[in-house]
Amino acid sequence: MHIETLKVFCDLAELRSFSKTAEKHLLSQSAISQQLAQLELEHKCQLVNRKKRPIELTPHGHILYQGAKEVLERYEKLKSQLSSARSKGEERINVASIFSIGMHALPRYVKWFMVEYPNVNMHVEYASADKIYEMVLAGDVDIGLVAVPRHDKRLNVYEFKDERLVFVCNPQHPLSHEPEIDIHQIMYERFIAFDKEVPTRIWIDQILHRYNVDLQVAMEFDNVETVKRAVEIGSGVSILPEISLEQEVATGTLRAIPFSNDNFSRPTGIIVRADKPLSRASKYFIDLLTSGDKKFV
Amino acid sequence: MHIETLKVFCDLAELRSFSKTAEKHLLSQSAISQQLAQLELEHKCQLVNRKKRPIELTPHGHILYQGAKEVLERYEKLKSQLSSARSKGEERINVASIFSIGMHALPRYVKWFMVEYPNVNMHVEYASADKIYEMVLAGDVDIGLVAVPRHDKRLNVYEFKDERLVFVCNPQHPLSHEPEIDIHQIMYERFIAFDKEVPTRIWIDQILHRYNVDLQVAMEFDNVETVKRAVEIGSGVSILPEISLEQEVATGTLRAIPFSNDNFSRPTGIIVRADKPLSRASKYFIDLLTSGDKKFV
DNA sequence: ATAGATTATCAGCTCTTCTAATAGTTTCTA
DNA sequence: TAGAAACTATTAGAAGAGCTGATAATCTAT
Repeated sequence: MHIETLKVFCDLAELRSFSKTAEKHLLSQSAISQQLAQLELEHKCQLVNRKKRPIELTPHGHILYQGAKEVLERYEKLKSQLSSARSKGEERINVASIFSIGMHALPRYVKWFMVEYPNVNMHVEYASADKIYEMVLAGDVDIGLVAVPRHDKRLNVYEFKDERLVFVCNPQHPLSHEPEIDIHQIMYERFIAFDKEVPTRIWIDQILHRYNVDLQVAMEFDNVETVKRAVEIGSGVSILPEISLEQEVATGTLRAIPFSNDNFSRPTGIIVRADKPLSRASKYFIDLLTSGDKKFV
Repeated sequence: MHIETLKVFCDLAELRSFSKTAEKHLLSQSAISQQLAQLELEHKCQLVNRKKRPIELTPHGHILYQGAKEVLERYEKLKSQLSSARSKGEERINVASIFSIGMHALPRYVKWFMVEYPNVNMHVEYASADKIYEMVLAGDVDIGLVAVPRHDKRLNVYEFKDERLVFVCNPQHPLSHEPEIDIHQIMYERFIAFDKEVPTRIWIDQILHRYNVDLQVAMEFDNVETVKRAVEIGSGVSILPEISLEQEVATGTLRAIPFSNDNFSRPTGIIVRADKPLSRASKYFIDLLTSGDKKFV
């Protein structure tokens, strides 16, 4: 299937004429007719009603028309991205982050950076920690952001901000009005945890073990957002990075309560491939991330 | 350019091997190599670094990879839409609306309808009044929504809800705390109007003329949203449908004040092509729109 | 019903893209 | 640091997709 065929179909839909479309594309009328026939064969349905003049799209034709327009739009964008990248020697930073960092701690840095370096193109994608290590090692992204970074001789790891861990429950929960929580209190609660492979889960388990807290895991999920939803609907309580709770605490759907025992936190890290030279833009971005909040003040 | 070539490129990027990609696509390794060469020729840049094993994408390659994934995603969606439309004889309603109706009055009807008729597919697009008449006449959409509908023997026009017109200004404006406004008061204000061809502009001009109000047009825009932004930043005042101001009034960025002279409003209409038989779903939807709010109560 | 305009179909040609064989790289191992 | 192993590039020739131009079929309007 040629992408150009989609363009031909769109023009046909707009011009309502095979011959005019042929003219526009510098092709014979016959070619247009055959392209359409092939499209109809491929999708096994009639796309235009030839019993009318000027021709008219069938309902199926309209679906294809709308869809084709969107596909083409994205394709054009891609082409122009590539050509501008080629000509302007545009710089680009590809970042892969775990959900919780990418959605909460990261955006302010990205925003600040884009204002400072407007001709650098930023690309952020979200993935699980495992995937992120893979992507960084494969060179698919320049920078990875993970919690509890593991060390690997093929990687350079820089410290990013520690994130405070707090107790979280919904406003109907009996503990929701406590000013602070002793970590032992959660022993009697239904606990919503991360999946066992998630680094933050392992980290929290170590803390709990240190305090001899043996809890009942009621559910396990692979990302913060789902844990929050479970806590919101009252399925249990959890321990999460405070920063990931900002919105829910502000709107009152969740309560975040600090621990009295200690200021628990999870470390987060910036990982890059050791043998891959960093672009200038990536270096600046890492500088920004590691400089903490100094630049914002 | 074959769409399949993009798929090949994505697989190549993921599998990092020409031969494995060839195997997956039931092609020879040579074919893959040639396809890539052609892609690189087309975009005039290197996409893959072959000096490494396994191969690695260049920065340009990454851009293409990301873009190609999105294009393919949209294309797959299109194919599945078409095939499900074909098999399930799925019904679909295409609606074209002017901005102000489509963004404010329409959504609640659409939502209600989608709950009642979940297997009907709704498609709403926004356009200028002129375009909407064109699209309805050409059969590109089933239903058009416009303000101050004009009559045409090729069209059937049904009445939709009248929309109350109110005076609008920003909160710093001297008139912003008046409980009501006499239409003559706006004579001394900088007025933000719709473009001269916009039906609502013509309608409002008639009202003003009836009251012998001769105003100073400071700016003209083709849609409500832009007019609102201009009023917000204090460029002047305007007359707009009350329903289009709900959000701004709620957040306090604009003030909407009724007129003391009369309850001005603009009529809105549902237009369909007279000679095109309406699908069952379209009939139901028009019933819903014309039944007013009865169904919601 | 017929003229005029438009689309479908067909045969033949052209250009594209495939395979298969082979040459050229890169990586890994001893 | 050779040399083997695994991979990718290149080339020629075969197969196939897609185009043109002529002509048949269809639709619209007078």
